[in-house]
Amino acid sequence: MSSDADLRRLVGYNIQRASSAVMGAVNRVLKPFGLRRASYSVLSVVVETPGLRQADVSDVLAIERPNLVQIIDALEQAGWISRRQAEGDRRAYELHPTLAGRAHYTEARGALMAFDAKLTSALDQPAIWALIDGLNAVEEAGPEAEEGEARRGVQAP
Amino acid sequence: MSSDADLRRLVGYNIQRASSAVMGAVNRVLKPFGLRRASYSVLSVVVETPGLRQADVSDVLAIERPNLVQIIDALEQAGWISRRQAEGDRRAYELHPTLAGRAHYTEARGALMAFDAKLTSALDQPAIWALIDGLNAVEEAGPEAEEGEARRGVQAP
DNA sequence: GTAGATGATTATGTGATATAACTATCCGGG
DNA sequence: CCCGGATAGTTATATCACATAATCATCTAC
Repeated sequence: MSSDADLRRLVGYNIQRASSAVMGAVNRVLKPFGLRRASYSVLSVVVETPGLRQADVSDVLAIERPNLVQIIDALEQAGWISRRQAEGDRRAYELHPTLAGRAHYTEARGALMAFDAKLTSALDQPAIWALIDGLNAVEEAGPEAEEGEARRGVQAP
Repeated sequence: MSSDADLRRLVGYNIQRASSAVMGAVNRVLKPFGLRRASYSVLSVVVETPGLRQADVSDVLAIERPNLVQIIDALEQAGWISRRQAEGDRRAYELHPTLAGRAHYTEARGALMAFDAKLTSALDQPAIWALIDGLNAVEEAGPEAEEGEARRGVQAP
């Protein structure tokens, strides 16, 4: 019997193990394109929804605003997106993809989707849907679920 | 339409979002017990399988040996596990839970399992099994899936 | 008995993520 | 009209998770 059998009963543990097994590989897939997970996701939403402001992207991707700054800097310096003064608000920038950015996203997306398909090659389509639905349910429940936990315990070692 | 609809098609993205939504909450559940995710998982395998060596724990939990050292130091200083000289190998230590460690694990485990149950409260039992099976399939496929990816691309920005 | 492998450790680096504080600008009530 | 509080972006910084290289002691195989 595997020594982590007890941990494997926890959905959270399985998520963590799957996540750490996958994230490094995703970064290696994106590296030839000059992208990381975070910058790929930003490029994706900028291509899919041009004109968003940085705060909007922050909300959509759950990336803190300060961390977005450097990511957007890098994408802009690579010539894939541009910051454009927002109409009627001199504080804000609208983010737009460049032509090169759209093309580059299409290429990277192809590689990443091929990789993602391999990840789930052992699963049939209903199983993939069930997996994604389950993950989304957990993601939604996550922040709420800590209410009312037992708060007693001991001091940290 | 949500701006990350394209990303949501990627299993990897959904795993990352669920993971980051859950991990902070897990840590907050464990904090009153003086544990973090990593130290909880080590305590779990030591309680479930006493006598393992540090290298064994490293393999089971996919934690690098160097990182294990401090985790085990903390658990030992808290009086929950002990390093015992391995029979016939003076380099190695066998890890054993103390009585206090077993009791403490039982308490923390209760809180964590209650939390984990809330995470999946929107899912019925078959959906939970499907979720865990899917995660395990992805975890297994993860390291292999990067073979043969398109390696062309551009320089990093 | 020596060479190469292995267990544990130390030191160190990197990436992801969170927080506090700052500047510039917007907006609404007096 | 202008003043105070909110908001957009930025800077600096801290923390945590995770990985690598190098070291020391000991084991094992030849």
